[in-house]
Amino acid sequence: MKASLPERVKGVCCPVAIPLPSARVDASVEVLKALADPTRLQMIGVLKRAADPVCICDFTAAFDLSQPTISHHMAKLKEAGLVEVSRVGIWAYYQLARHLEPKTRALLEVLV
Amino acid sequence: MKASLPERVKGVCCPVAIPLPSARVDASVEVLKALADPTRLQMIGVLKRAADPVCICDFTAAFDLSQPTISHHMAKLKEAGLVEVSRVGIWAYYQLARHLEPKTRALLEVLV
DNA sequence: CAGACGCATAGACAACTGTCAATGGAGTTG
DNA sequence: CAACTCCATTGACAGTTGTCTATGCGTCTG
Repeated sequence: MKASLPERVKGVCCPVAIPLPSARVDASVEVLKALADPTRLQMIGVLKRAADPVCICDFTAAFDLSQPTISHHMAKLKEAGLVEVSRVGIWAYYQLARHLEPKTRALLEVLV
Repeated sequence: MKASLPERVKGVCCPVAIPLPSARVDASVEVLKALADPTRLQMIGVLKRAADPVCICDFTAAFDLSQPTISHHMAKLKEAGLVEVSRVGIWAYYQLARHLEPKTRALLEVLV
């Protein structure tokens, strides 16, 4: 059951545990926070599967939420660098960012 | 620059966009929320690299945070099913959960 | 130009989150 | 048994987040 637990003598607590570089962690956390919402994760899933950019009005129709809320969620994804927007007339079309870091792309590959 | 945008006639907005199964999304979101914090992501990084279970007091020493806060973060990770605890005397040793879903394991592989 | 339409922004509010100090509980040691 | 150690839980509080309604801005059309 239990793997080999390190020896530890009372009062000798605690040896060190080295954290990771905080810059990388902060960057990852920003992406994770953007994805850690059902609506936004769904949005990313749709965009990942879509062959062409998707009009944001399609999301407004699909997710039982108000139009400003949908806009707010998409803005979060854009702010995190996950999606890009292209305007055509009065419409706004969103797609996955094309310059995604390989690690971020791998993340989406696993998630959605 | 712009990929081929779908034809759209005014007033015909909006065609459908099919979301993913919500059960899977909710499960993913739970894990993502657990990871979307610098301290917790660092913890996972340490545990992933550790050969043996790590005493939680080591985290208390490493992350300039109070002991209850460290305990709280670890509890979140445990609640999300990402880590397991084994008690030895008065000490609590944490390790990555050994029954992690392949997708979750792949997620950690990319992240930390 | 005037109205309609699509989208974003602003403001408000409840719910959730990260943090700490204080306390409690289980195990160890003298 | 009594004191001590390590860890978890509780309660409190500020900051963040998700949601809505209301408003504003740019574009198209009659």
